[in-house]
Amino acid sequence: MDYKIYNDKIIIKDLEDFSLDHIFECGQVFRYQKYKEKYEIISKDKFCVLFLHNDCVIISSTDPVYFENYFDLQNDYRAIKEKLSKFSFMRDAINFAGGLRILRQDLEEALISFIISANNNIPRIKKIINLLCDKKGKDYGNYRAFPTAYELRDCTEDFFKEIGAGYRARYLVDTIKELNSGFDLERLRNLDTELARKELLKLKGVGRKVADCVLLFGYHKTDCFPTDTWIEKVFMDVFNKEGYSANQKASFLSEYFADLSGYAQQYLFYHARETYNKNKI
DNA sequence: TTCCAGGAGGGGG
DNA sequence: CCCCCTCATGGA
Repeated sequence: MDYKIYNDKIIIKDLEDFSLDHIFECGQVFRYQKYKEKYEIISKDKFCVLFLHNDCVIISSTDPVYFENYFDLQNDYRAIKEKLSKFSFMRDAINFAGGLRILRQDLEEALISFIISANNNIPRIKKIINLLCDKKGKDYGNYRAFPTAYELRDCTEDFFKEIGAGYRARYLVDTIKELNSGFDLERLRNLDTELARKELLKLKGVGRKVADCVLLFGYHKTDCFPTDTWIEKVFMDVFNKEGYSANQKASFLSEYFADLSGYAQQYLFYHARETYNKNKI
C-alpha cells in the first residue's frame, strides 16, 4: 500500500486497493456521509474528510494515525485478493469490489451499531444511529462523537424506542448496563475467535451474526464469516447445500476460508447486494 | 396487504 | 441440538 502521512493528512497514491465507494457502501459501517466530491467520516470521537485529488485520495484529519489504523492501511490487500482469486467464484466479486478494506472500528460503536442492525435495513439503521449520536454524542462543534457506553448509562428503553430502535431497545439497555458493570470488551482482543465469540454471545441482542460482525469489523478477527440473509443466498448459489442452518452455514464458510473468511465475506456480500438491487430495478 | 431488512430471544421438542 | 414463533418499524 503506497501512502504517506503528513501533519494533518494521509495521501494514498495507489487506489487499486482503496476505493471510497467500496469501503463505505459495502455495509460494514453506518456512520458516514457521502457528498459529490467527498466523504465525511466520524468514528468514535474522531472526524475525517476524504476526497480525490490528482489521482490520490487525501484523508484529512486532526488524528491521521487513528485513521491509518481505521482504514487498515498497513495491510496488504493485493496479496489477500490474490489468495482469494484461487476460488473461481470469488473473481467477479473481487473485480466488482477490489477497493474494499475491512475497517478497524471502535468496539463499543461496532457492538451497539450491530445490535441495532439486527433484522433491520441499512437506511433505517443509519437513521437510528444518527439520532443516537445527535442526542447523546459529545459535541465537537462541527460533529458529534458516537456516545460511549458510559455516556449512555442512564438511557431508558423509552429513549431507544423514541429514536426508532423498536424491540431492540431493551437489548441496548441491558447490554449497556453490562458494559458499565465489568464486561470488558478490550479484554477480548487477546482471546481467540471462538472464545471471544462465546463471551459476546452473553450480551443481550448479540447472536452469532451480530457477534461475528463485531469480531470482524471491531476486533479485525478475519477468521469469522458473518452470515446474514444475503450471504445465505450466496451460500446456496455457490455451494448448493441443502439443510444447513444459518449457524451451520457460518461455520462451514469460516472453515472453508479460514483466516481469509472476513475478506471473502465482504467481497461476496457487497457484490451480491449490489447486483440484486440492480436487477430489482 | 404482505413481505423484507446485515436476527435474536424464548419456548418446546 | 433442532424447529417455531414473536419481536418494532418503514419502505416496496
